[in-house]
Amino acid sequence: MKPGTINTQRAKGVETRQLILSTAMKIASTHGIQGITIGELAKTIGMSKSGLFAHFENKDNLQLEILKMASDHFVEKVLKPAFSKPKGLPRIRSLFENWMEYLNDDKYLPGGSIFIAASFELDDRPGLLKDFVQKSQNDLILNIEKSVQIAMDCGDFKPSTDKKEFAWKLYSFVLGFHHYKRMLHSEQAESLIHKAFEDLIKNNLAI
Amino acid sequence: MKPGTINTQRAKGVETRQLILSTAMKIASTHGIQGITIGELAKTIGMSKSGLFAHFENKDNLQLEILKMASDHFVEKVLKPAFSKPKGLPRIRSLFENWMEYLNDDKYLPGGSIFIAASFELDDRPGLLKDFVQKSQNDLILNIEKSVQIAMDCGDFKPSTDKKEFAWKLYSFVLGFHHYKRMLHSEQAESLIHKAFEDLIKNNLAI
DNA sequence: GCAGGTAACGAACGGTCGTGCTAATTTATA
DNA sequence: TATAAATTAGCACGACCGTTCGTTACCTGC
Repeated sequence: MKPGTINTQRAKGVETRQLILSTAMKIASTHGIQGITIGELAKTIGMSKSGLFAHFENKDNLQLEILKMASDHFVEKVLKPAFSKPKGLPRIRSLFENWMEYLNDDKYLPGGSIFIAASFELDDRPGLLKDFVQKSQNDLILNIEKSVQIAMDCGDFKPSTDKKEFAWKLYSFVLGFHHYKRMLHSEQAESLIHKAFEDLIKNNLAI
Repeated sequence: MKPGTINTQRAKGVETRQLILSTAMKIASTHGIQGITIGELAKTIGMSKSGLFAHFENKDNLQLEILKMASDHFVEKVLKPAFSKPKGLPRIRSLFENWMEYLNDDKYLPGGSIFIAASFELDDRPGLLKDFVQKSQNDLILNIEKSVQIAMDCGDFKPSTDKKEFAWKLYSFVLGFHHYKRMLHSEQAESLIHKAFEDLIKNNLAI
């Protein structure tokens, strides 16, 4: 095949692969990364175990790809739109709002954030999966810290703002929100985190 | 057998049962509640699968008993000592300090709090296990809110304190601490939560 | 010493797991 | 339309899952 030609034959495989991964993502959202089985996944999609399995070297690889897709999804829905906003407070507000939308998107993540679940699933299970989740989370936190630094530099936040503290608190609030909403089915989860976020902003505003 | 006599035969069973549960608790701490298997548990303890299994009706029951033991352990180590302290601020401080000690006790919980892990494991898995975890967590939160109310009543906390907000923030911080420590292996986890706790107290102190 | 009860064992069950191997089928290109 | 490649299915494997069963060793009370 000439370079540049669209290989529609190969495209079919990519399509199926994509279907497998996005379906797996939803299952992982409710059952956890460790909770997906190839048999169940195949049944859900409507193809044979072996046919599905042929798309991946092994299960670890499948799980890793699911996490990668989930990571890309998060970057696309939360980080990218935020970093397209004006620097400073607007960007941080956008980050938070996108994050909340992402967490409330039951269509893509019927069982809540894969990464939050995976974090608590894998925290004592060394391996490639944990390494990837750890790296992703670290990147996210660094991105938060970076945007806080920018907000300080441009004068939105006061110079005494502690960016690490800010990022950690924001992250903690997200975990608290997730927990109250998903586990305790509390109706106050949403209002609690919104108030906490506004307080956090207010306490770090310049002047 | 006369009452009062020690039936060493029956006592053996209780002893083994206890050994099974406490071992299972440690495994559950690292592998999750869903991650324990009877075979592995039996191998760890050094007895046969069937011999071990005879102590429980089924696996669900075993898991439930593990959670119950973990819950009792938490009450004993965190709540009880706190509620023996003078009401108001000292009690809340004690609650926090005990909680931190509990979370840092790698001997009993080598993989971190069973309940935190179980929460994220079970949040989309209806059943007896989830019901139990949900109830335990709700009780804990109610206990926190209650002690905040007491602190308001006795004049330690200002009247405008929002006990639900206080409890949620404290809980969120604990989740954030757990996450930073267990998943990200951050060395700042401890200092971040201590500072956040002190700020939380300061913001709610009377006058 | 015998009977009854408790505790633990080994073997086996049906089921599902991940994972190979090979054959059939679909698909794109020449 | 023939061909070659890509994709899927079928089947079987060894391992392990939770669970059941029959049996054995032991302790205790009569």
